[in-house]
Amino acid sequence: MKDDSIHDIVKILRKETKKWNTPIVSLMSQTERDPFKILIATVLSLRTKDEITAKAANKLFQVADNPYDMLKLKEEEIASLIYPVGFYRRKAKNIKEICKVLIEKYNGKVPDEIDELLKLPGVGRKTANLVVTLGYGKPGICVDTHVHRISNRLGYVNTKTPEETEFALREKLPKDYWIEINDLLVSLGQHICHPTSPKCSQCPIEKYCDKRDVKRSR
DNA sequence: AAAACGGGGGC
DNA sequence: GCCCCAGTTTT
Repeated sequence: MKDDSIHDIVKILRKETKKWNTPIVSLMSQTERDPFKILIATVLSLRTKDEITAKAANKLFQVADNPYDMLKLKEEEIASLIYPVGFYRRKAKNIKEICKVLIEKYNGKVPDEIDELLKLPGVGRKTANLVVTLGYGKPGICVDTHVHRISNRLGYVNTKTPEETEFALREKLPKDYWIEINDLLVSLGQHICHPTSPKCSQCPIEKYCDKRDVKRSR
């Protein structure tokens, strides 16, 4: 694709994604911007589907919606509350540890710096960027496998890892689109542009796409 | 029955 | 860089 096609692509996807189910990230951004909830919900969401994540997060937040209350829960209690999400055992452990660190090191608050967030267990670049952008409204680009795969498939970037994609997009992508690009491409990725056998004939931006295969999608 | 799945960490 | 993780939905 040509670099300046990005404006058309965003415009088209803004319209198209409204027809589809809203991913958890935009759900959270619409309803509330509590950085703690966004952090925990994002940890829960890793490699699990939206609806399952949303249910689990709501159940957990009903019992505890701040690090102090959440730390009082036993690991097994958290695990059973969040159950159907993938890796629930490990996530329950990480969540307790995150709460502990937030209280001890950050006075019960969620840090607003990527580098600080990355020190928390179970938090990588995707999660850190999501907290910073949605929770604090700071500039950042949240790159998951969808953003990585589709950016490469379009021919907008040429990168091997999600981290490289993040930095490449920081160079090229107009800043106005930084925060929403994740939501747009994730929606497209879930409904049309699957990792294998994408539905190109139904794709609203097919004419812009180079259809290059990503080097590594995970 | 296999593969795929909205990352991150350990090696 | 490679491999594992955990359980549900697709193919």
